[in-house]
Amino acid sequence: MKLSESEENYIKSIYNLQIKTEKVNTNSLAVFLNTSPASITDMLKKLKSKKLLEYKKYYGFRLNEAGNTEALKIIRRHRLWEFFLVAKLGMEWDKVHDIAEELEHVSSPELINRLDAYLGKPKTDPHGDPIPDERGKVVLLKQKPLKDLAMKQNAIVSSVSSQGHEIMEMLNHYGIGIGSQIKVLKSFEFDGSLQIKIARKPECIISGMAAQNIYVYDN
Amino acid sequence: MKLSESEENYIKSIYNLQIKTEKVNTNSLAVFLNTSPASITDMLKKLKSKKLLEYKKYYGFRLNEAGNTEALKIIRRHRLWEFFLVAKLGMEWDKVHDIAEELEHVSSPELINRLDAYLGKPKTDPHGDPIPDERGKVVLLKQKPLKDLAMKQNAIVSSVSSQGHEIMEMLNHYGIGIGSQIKVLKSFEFDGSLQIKIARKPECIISGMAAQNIYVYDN
DNA sequence: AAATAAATTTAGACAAATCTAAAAATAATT
DNA sequence: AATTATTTTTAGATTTGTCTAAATTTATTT
Ligand SMILES: [Mn+2]
Ligand SMILES: [Mn+2]
Ligand SMILES: [Mn+2]
Ligand SMILES: [Mn+2]
Repeated sequence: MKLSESEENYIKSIYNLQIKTEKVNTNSLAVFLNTSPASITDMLKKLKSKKLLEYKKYYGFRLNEAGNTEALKIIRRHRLWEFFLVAKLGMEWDKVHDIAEELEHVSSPELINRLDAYLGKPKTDPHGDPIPDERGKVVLLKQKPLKDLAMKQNAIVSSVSSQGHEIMEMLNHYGIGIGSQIKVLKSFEFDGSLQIKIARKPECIISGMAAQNIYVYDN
Repeated sequence: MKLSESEENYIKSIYNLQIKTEKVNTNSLAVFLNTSPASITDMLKKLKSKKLLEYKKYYGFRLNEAGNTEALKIIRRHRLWEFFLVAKLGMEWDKVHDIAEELEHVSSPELINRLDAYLGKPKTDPHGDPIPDERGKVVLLKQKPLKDLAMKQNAIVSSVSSQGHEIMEMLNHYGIGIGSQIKVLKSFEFDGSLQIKIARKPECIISGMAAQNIYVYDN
C-alpha cells in the first residue's frame, strides 16, 4: 500500500493515541495533529475508503488490522531512525523526534531492514519505546507511570512520553534517563508532585505532570 | 528558505542539467523530470517569484546565485546519503539513487553535518560525483568522457552519469567501477563503440553510448 | 422532556502541483 | 517572405490536503 505523508502521519497518530486512551475522538486527534476537526473527518473518510479504518459517522473510528500493520511499519521506521541519530550521529535524545518525523516517510523496505541490521536490531528507541520487528511484532514492556509506583519501591525508568522535546530537556536537567534507578520518597496530594531519589543523584521534587509522563518498571 | 519537495526536485534538476548542457530548455527539463512542459512553466514562475531563478517568458531561464546555493545543499544531502547507503548499509551503487532521491528532502542542517562527520567527510559519492561541503563549495574533477580519451592512454574511471541504475548494472557486469584503471585499445567509427582493457580483466567492447557516460581522468 | 452545550460532519473555499488542449511566440523551411 | 514546425505559455480541470463557518447529531443540564 502506497500512502502519502499525510496519510501516514494520521495513521501513526491514531495508533499512538489508541494505545494510551482506547477511545480516540475527532477533536483530540485534531489537537494532537494540530489541525482542524474538519480535516480529521476528511481523512477518516479517505482512510476508510482505503480499508485501513473502521469508521461510522458520529459513532467513532478505529484502525483495523491493515491499518495497524501500516502504523507499525511507520513506527518501526521512526524509531530505528531515532536510534540511528542518537547511537551513530551522537544527537541528543530530545532533538531526534522531529527529524525522525520526516525520515519515517522514506519507505524502502530494503533500506529499513539494512538499517535495522546495521544498528544491531535494537529493541527500543532512545525514549524507551519498543521498535517493531520486520513482521510488525512489538514487545510491550510491563511498565506504569511513575505516579503509580509504590512508595520506596525501587524501579527503573523505562520510557517517557516522546511527543515534544520539553520533557526530555527537563529530565536532562535532573539527570534522569532511560535506565535510571528511581525511587519515590514522598507524594504530595496537593498537586501530585513527588519527592524522588535517582541513584547517585541528590533528592529532588518533580511535578505531577512529569510523574504521569515518566514510565517505570519494578525492579 | 523553506522549499517543498517539488521545488527542490526542480531546482536540483535545473542545476544538474546546467552543468552538462549550459542552456536548459523547458522541454528537456520536462523530459528529465517526467512531467509536462506546462508544469515546468508553472514551476518556473514560482521559482522566479521566490527569487531563485532568472526567467523571461519564451527567452529562457537559469538559476541565480540563491538558486545555485539551494541546489548545492540538496545535492550535498543526496550524495551524502548515497555514500551512507553504500559505505554503511552495504547497498549496491546502482540501487541507492532512488532512496537518496527521498532522503535528500530531509533538510535539518545539524543532521547533515553530523552525517558528514560520521562518514568522514567524504569527497565523492559512490558514482564519483563530488560532494559539496557545508559552505556549498564543490571541487570539480578534471575529467572527460571515456569516448574522448586518447588511444592507449592509461586513465582512471572517475564517475558515471548517475541518473538511472541501468548503466551501473551494466558496469557491474563488466567489472568496471569508480577507480578502475582503464585503457582504450581501439575505436570503431561505425558506431562509436570502443575496445577497452580494464586492469586485471579481460578485454571487452562497450557501446558508444556507454563511452559517453563513463568519465575518466588521465593517469 | 426541553433546552443547552459539545462534538462531529458538511458545504464551500483555497493553495499546491499536476494534467490536457488550445493559443501564442519563436525557429526553421521552403 | 510566407509557410510550416517546434517550443513555450496560457486556460481551464483535477487531486490532495487543508481551512472556516454553518448544519447536524449526540451528550449534558436544567
Ligand atoms: Mn511524520
Ligand atoms: Mn521515540
Ligand atoms: Mn528528490
Ligand atoms: Mn550519485
